[in-house]
Amino acid sequence: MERKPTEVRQEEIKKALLEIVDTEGLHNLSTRKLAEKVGVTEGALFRHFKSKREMILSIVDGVEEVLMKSLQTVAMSDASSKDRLFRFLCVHVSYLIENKGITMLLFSEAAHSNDSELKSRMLNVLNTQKQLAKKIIQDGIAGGEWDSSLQVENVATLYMGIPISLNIELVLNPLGVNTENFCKKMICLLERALMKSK
Amino acid sequence: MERKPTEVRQEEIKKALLEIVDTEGLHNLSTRKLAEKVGVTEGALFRHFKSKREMILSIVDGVEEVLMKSLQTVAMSDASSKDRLFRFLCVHVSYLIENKGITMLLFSEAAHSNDSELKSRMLNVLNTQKQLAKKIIQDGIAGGEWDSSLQVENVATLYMGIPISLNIELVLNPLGVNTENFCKKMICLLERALMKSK
DNA sequence: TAGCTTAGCAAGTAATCACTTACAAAGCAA
DNA sequence: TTGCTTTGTAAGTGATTACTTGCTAAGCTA
Repeated sequence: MERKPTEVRQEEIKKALLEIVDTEGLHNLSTRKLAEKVGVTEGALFRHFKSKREMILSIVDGVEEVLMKSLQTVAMSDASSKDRLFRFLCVHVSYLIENKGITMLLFSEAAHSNDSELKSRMLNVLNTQKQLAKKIIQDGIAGGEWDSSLQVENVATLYMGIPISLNIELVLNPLGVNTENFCKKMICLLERALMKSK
Repeated sequence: MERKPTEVRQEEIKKALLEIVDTEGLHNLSTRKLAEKVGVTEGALFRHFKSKREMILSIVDGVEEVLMKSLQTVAMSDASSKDRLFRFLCVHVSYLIENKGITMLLFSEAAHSNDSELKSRMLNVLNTQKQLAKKIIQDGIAGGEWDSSLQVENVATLYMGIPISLNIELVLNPLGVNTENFCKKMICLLERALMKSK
């Protein structure tokens, strides 16, 4: 019976929760499994969070504070659009790899949560990602780096599929997807689509 | 108390199941809700399928028979690669729109099902989609339509994100995504990435 | 060391899950 | 009309869910 301060346990619980969502899916996330993974009883979980919902909301807090702030910083930096887009994707992808359950949690809660607060926060995260990508693309077109006949919206839509392509890739080919290579390959293709014709 | 032949009820059940998965998510799919949606009691469901699992397997049968056969036909046709890729995406996307729960069902069961038969069939569907896309791309490169420096695998990976981009799009912007426009826009971008440089 | 707060456990709770049982009646074939 | 199969219902089943309760003891502060 090991005692730890609540801040430490909260982090352990959030980490274990994401691991379960990643390896077994949201529909297999139960407080029983979670307690087992953390190494405490179910009762102990509720000493640190008042409900399962609060655990998930606390994870969303982290996404907003860490991922979204980083993406914002990259999108607003003064590097070239090409560089910004590459770094944007790298930050995005490496966060999703470090926090593997996030993609499924984000996507399935954004689409299907009964909880309207949770749902709208998830939607906001997805929407903000897309808006930031649009900003970079718009800048690149306005600055003459990319083709002016492109529709920003469509490029951003294509971009939004990439992090999930990675997820499909990890499912189809679990042995290994090299993060950096993945980003380089995808950016290389995106860049081809973006560059000026002729 | 309306009586219908089992074949009719089976179709009603599968349709209702996909509607629930689409609107409320897999984690909100219960036999109670399903029975309510079909308009019968829970017991009646089990007259037509021996388990919830069998209902889902029966849906997978349909995906294999309808979607995968259509995709195969398009991929193997003798049109130009450009045309085949466009028609491939259109068939793919319109099937997912007609059967809206399929994407989430496919994706989340492929990634996280406890049921190894179900899981491997879902993975096979995703993998076959990717292989067929690769065939079209490979043909286009070999036939001189597209740039020979492209890596087929990477283009197929990017392609696989498109149907899910559509799903994100439907979540972010539920009011309407025009199927045909969506396909045209995405193919237009893909085509830019694929065409020969200079 | 005394006392208080905190973090843990064991054993519950009601609600919900997929699924079953016993029985009724619809509808067709003889 | 008789009798059998099929499709339905109502009311269960045990298992599992998120969460609570009552109690214990660890560990800091005075």
